[in-house]
Amino acid sequence: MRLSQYFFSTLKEVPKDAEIASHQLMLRAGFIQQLSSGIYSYLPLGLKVLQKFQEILRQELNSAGAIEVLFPSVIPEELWQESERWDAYGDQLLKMTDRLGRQYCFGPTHEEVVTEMAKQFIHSYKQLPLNVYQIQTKFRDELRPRFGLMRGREFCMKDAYSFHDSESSLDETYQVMKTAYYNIFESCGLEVQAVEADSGDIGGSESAEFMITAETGEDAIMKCSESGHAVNVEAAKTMPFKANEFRDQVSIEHVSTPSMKRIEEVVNGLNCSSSDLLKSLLVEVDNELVLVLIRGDHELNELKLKKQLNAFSINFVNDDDVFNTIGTVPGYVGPYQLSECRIVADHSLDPTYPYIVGGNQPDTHLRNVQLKYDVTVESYLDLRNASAGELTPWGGVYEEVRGIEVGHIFKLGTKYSESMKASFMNKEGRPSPFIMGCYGIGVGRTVAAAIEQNSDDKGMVWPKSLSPFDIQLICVNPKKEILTNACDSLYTNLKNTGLDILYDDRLDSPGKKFQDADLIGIPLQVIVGKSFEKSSEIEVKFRSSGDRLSLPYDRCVETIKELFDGC
RNA sequence: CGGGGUGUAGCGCAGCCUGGUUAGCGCACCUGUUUUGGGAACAGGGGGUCGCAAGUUCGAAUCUUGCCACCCCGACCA
Repeated sequence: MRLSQYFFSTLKEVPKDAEIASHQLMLRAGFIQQLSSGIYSYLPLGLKVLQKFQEILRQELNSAGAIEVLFPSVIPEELWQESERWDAYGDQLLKMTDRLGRQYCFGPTHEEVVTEMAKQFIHSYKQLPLNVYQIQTKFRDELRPRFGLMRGREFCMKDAYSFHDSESSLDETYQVMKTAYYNIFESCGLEVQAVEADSGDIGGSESAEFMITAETGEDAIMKCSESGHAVNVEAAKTMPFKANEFRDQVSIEHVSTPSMKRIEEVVNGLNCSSSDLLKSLLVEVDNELVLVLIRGDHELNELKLKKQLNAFSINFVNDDDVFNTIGTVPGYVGPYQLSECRIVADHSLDPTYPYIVGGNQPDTHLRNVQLKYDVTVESYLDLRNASAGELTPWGGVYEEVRGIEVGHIFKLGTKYSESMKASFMNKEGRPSPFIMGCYGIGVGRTVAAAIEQNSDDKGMVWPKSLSPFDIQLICVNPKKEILTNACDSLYTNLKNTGLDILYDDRLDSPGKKFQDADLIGIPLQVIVGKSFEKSSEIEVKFRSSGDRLSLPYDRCVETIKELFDGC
């Protein structure tokens, strides 16, 4: 492609709304254009990278035995009513109405549609297992879209769904897909980490996230220093408190703590450590009040709480009336002599440690409250976030890394097939719901993550598998016929070897062309200029290392091809 | 949804506080001449309903009110 004929433009200045490298660079290099919050156009270079990745996806998934389909992006309400997600999915579901008043949503994911497909076409265990995938535009009305393609509202996603007649068959495909995922990210030259995760609202038993490690990642990953085992912070288990010996009971003291509502304020006011305090959190669990006890320096994990209590919904209480009816004061809630609700405690609490707790009356805390003697704790459960430095269940300590979630695989089980009554005839001749798995990869997000992991102050640095072109050919001065002739025939010859060439034949100054080339980040630059006039040599520059070498013009095509292959 | 910020040419910004020529600057763009190894120089030029609407005023980019869009932080940690 001759750059002078291409649709392409770069910006010298960083658009003010872009915060992270990938977003800034994609805007500056003319890869994308924002049309609305979280909604982007893919410009030619951006689209090429996206398509490169999509081809890698197709190749790996096809060889893993998955079959490509394409579902509609607009889905009728009825399907989502069947799975009971029409209301449950929440505000992120973009709903619309047609001219007859029928309701639709723009698909944020396609479990319903694929299940409907299986329901109609798969009648027998003999047709199983089946694994289908699509590469589709999705829409999720994110609470807060940000970082360009990293968290858009409209985005491109690869989603695969598998159907099975047994758990073991699901296991098999799950493993095959896991391997395929490693291959996919590896062939993009990305460092990826599979992380044990909570399956969230999609449901199901087992799930793993694929994280690209990057400082700007939105997710926290806890990694075991010994086993290397990695877990999303949402799912990282903490170790229960181990009692060496019980302390004796000590007497409770009232302390006056005016305007000390927050942990920090109590720590300063009473000159103690935050681990001496108990946080007492009033939580509405399925319409029942529960008091949750967490150590002052720890964080509650709502997902764990929800799971441990087998709850459907969890809401923090912020209504003064509620505090009044159970006789507590916001900011001074405590477990001592609180009989109005259930009390659960985090399992890392020490039952005989003399904690400082809220006094259930204004401006008062209590010292020396020992859970074992003073409080009726219903149960001790794993309720909090693990933090860096503490013990893991695998004999090491947690280390915290930041990551970008680029893929997620789930064992769904029969959640959708049961609610949507999708079944097949099993070997025993009885109807049986499909056992399902689902497997997603964020296409745009992976591309953005690839930039986060591979860029420098000059611009992007593409691995050749994702690069929009293979080689950037630069004619330093197109006004000199000798250079233009040399470039033109080099362009043709390189193209004939099957390489995809971006030929910068613009009349601009050399500086601009070099800067643009570095910004776009194509792995190899071939420069025809001074040294060609002097000694018939062309220059090759490697974008990633900055290394340069000179080659004689005659028969340089072969060498360039080899250099590219070796990239 | 709550809090904060921004909105002036394609991009980045000044002007607004203290209302008063024809609304300015840099980059980008167009024409010409020169230039071509790290974002060229000179000369000339085009491009704006100052986010939208109402109000105050003789007069509004500037003051007031409402709305909209975009960005950031937060979304319950008592």
